[in-house]
Amino acid sequence: MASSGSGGGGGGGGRLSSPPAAAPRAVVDNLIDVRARAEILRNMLQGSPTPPGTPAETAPAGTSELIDGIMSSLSSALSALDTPGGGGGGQGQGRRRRRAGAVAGSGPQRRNMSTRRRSHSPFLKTVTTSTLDDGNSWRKYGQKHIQDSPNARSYYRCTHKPDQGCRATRQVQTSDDNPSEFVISYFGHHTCRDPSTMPLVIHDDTAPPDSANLISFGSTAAMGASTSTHNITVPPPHAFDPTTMLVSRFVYRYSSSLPAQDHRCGSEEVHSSSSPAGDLTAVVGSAGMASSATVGSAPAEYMACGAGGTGSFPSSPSSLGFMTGSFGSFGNAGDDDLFGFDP
DNA sequence: AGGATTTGACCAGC
DNA sequence: GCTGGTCAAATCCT
Repeated sequence: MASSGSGGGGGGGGRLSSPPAAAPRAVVDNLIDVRARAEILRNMLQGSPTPPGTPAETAPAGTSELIDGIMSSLSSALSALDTPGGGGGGQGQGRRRRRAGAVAGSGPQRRNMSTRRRSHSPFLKTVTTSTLDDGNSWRKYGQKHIQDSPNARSYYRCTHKPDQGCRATRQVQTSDDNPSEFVISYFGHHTCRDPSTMPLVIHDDTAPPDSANLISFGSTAAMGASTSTHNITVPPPHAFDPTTMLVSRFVYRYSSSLPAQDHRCGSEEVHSSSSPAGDLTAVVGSAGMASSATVGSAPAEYMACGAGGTGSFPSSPSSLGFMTGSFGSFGNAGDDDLFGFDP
């Protein structure tokens, strides 16, 4: 329903004429780093000297396509950042509307200066995705035509800002290369707790302290070697495929390596998704197909706080863009490198 | 009717 | 002064 501004059709698109002030160099650097690491990953999965008798580590079918997709998206993102011009798909407003008199006649209404701020929430990340639905509830509050850009930039804030004071915002523009995709810049952390996406809380007395941020999807049957010592779970066998395993490993890596102090989701509870296995399959399965990639500095952190400031996964399959967007989080070797990517 | 979106105006930062 | 981010009334949609 009104789950999000994006859900309601959202606004038009636009093109990222210039990344947020703090982002450009970091974004490019991260993209390059992510691409390099993806290359390494491909080598690991395909050409690595996997000892015979270890089928669990054999590159599953489709892995190549998955990684190629990641590489392609990264390249596209890089080129998009490099090219100031470009022809985004300029789509106008669907509705026609005319503003009556508004404040024009009644004089300017003074706004609360304290609520105006230029230096809003810190930049978190930029995601290229094919869907506007990232699992969070957004409300569009503005649209601006940006200079040098034929299209407008849409501004969204968390739906829970009024009631919970959540300060997360995002800016949406259509991708430079792919009009069907969106470049979403996220700002600020979600401090809200959306009841509709409130995760389950799992108590695991045996889990070590640093694994307090794990994600469970259901049965523990199929994770194989990668989860033998961790409490991450995956969909039932019928919903399992190699791609699922691959991405699940990423998610697991990310989760288990997240510094607890970086979680601002209200607690360090262990969360599990209430999404059915089918949803996960949709999310994961699309990860390799949708040309989405994350660039930026702190996607994992954002993702962990994604829906309602929790560690839950988006319940909607259409959230795949966000999921894949989080992929890039292992690219930053700096302070935000939350993907300890060791074989 | 209520909520979401649109859109011109306001305002801060550069 | 220009540009971009936000506000809030008007408007639209469900």
